[in-house]
Amino acid sequence: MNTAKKLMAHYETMLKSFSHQHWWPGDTPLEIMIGAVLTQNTNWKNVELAINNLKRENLLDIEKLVKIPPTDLAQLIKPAGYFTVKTKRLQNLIRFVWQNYKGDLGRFFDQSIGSLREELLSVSGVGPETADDIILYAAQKPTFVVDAYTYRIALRHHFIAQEDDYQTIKDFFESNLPADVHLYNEYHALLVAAGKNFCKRKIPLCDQCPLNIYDHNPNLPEEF
DNA sequence: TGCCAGGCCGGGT
DNA sequence: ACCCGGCATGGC
Repeated sequence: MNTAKKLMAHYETMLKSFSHQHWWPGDTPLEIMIGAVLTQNTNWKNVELAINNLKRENLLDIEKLVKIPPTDLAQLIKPAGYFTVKTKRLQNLIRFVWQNYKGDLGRFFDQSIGSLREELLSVSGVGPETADDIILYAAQKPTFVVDAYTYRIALRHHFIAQEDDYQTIKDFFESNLPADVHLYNEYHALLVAAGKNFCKRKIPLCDQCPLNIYDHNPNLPEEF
């Protein structure tokens, strides 16, 4: 079986097991963009608490977020952790859209994936995963998101090598899958679902999984 | 109760 | 070019 078919089989296996994930958990492009920053190295439950605070204060608004004093914003997003740096990162990103696109997210997103990604990455606090989250889930353009779960699971399947970097892993998926927003959306969401259930660090062997979707690699460090 | 969570930056080698 | 400390809350 060639690699492309293996990937689709892997996708179908996860889809059958976990069903549709309905990602991203957020109602508007702005909310999704904010969630992408807040969830950096942080449990999504904590992000929800922070976003609920912003909603309660009617702060899911670019102009308001540009103008709010950083210390006030920091208090509201506190539950998401790293609240000082995340306040800066959020306002860097929001300010970018405000200054370059007059706060019009639709116009910001109305450009090629390549140039959108470049602009996102130029913002301090937006790295490759956050940029791809925003492009895929907020702008709804086909870019494959790589995260810690993607890495662990892809490694177990020997799809990638341990030393592979973000771009290499992203390229692997994109060159073996059709560039389809729905597919990329669902695939990444399913990887997270699978990872949360079966690839927590303290579970060394994924052949303990109810799902027969992971190979056991004896050379893999136990913590993965 | 300690360990972990859907990263990223900046300073040091 | 890598390597690593720092950032911080809430849930299990």
